[in-house]
Amino acid sequence: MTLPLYEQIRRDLEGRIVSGEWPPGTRIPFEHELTARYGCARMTAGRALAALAEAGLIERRRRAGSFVARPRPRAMVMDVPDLDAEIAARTGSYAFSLTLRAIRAPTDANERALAGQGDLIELAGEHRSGQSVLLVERRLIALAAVPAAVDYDAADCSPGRWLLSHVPWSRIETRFDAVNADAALARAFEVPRGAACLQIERRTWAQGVPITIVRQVFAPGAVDLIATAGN
Amino acid sequence: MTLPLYEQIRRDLEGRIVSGEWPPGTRIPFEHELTARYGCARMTAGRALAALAEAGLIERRRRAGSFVARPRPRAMVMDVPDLDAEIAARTGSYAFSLTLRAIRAPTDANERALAGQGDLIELAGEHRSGQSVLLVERRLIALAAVPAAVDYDAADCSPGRWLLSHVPWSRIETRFDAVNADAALARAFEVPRGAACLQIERRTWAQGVPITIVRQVFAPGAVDLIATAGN
DNA sequence: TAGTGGTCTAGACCACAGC
DNA sequence: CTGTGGTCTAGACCACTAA
Repeated sequence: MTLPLYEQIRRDLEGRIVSGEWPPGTRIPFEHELTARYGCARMTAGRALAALAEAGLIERRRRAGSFVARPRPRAMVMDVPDLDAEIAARTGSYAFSLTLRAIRAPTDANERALAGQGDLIELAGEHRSGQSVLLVERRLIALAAVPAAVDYDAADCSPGRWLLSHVPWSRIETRFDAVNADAALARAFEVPRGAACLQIERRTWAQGVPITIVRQVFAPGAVDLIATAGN
Repeated sequence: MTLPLYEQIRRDLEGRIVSGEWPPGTRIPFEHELTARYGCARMTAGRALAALAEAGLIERRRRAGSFVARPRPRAMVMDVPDLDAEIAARTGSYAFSLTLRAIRAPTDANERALAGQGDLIELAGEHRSGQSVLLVERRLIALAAVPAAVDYDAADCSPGRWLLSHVPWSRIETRFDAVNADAALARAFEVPRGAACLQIERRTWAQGVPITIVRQVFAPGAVDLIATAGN
């Protein structure tokens, strides 16, 4: 259970920072001072400081030293929701049903940015829990980037889960928005027309190549989308 | 511009993984093999492998070796938007105006979870760019946790920026939602009643102690909330 | 039990930014 | 310039675990 030395050092320094004992701007002991204080090699002390710098708690400058960073906007981490599993876990019943499947050429600039000269697959469908529709999605997949997508069979799982398990994505971009339910959405979700629905548009790349664009509209109150940062 | 050796090794291995040359499950060369291949010390090869493991691209098991991990739901990183700076940068003019300020005791369970037995500060206000209101927020701050909040003066900056620069937060949780504009929001945003607006509710802790809860409603189309993951 | 990864050391050289 | 951090080496010992 004994922690590695570099981790003990890192925690000790972190404690002095978050407790306020070392306020922002304070110079942290030099690496060679830490080797004396903790009786370790310089690489070990440096490893602890590198972790703190990675976390944004300190800033390091050659010749000057390492300094406690000012609190600043940090990054937030959000789990990419595996909707199938999440809904199944919450409700016990989950199903995805395909309402549209087509292979066609891109028609506008947005779609050409995804598929280039090649064709794309258009998929639309509903995520259901029991009788109620929780999520409606419309997805475009670049066929050239994911040739195997022609074999996708909606029977076994949703397009998102299928892609996730077949393509190692390297970058995802998600845009959040709100839309008023149109007639189709209102009917699917069983809410009044105009009801505010959370919508996300997600673009995925693998090795810099666009793979898919999906727009998902959530039924009001159906799913909590929560992002967390820190610990 | 020459990259560190460990970074060159890491990129080389990453390329073989994401290109599919090494599919999931493939065993990566042992550290001692990499030292021969790249002519480096074991620590240098190990550093590259540790970075890949940190990124979730490989899994390492003692005695067995390192293996390409299966694609799995990863985490998404989102910058906490510094709205003041962002709006100012985009439009050239930014202002925050306070519409409500009160110090009172918590009234419901939600507020008691934030402030405990102590008082809380309630702040409401609008973020403006030029004539148009981009964002309306209502914030509660636990006075016991942030005593200095009594001195907050809305003249210099928004509550969020003030808090960010005064309190080193350790955890933030953000919930995304969509709401229909009520009469007040419609008037502020100059949109029809019922227009769908993106809303986020953000809870912030410092060292495990709740600091603040803020609910922010965005004017339709005012700000793009985008989360990114990967590179 | 043998071999892997995890950690650590005591050196070293270098780029770079304060002094 | 000088001293810091950034990187790298050639060893070492140990914990863990798969064979």
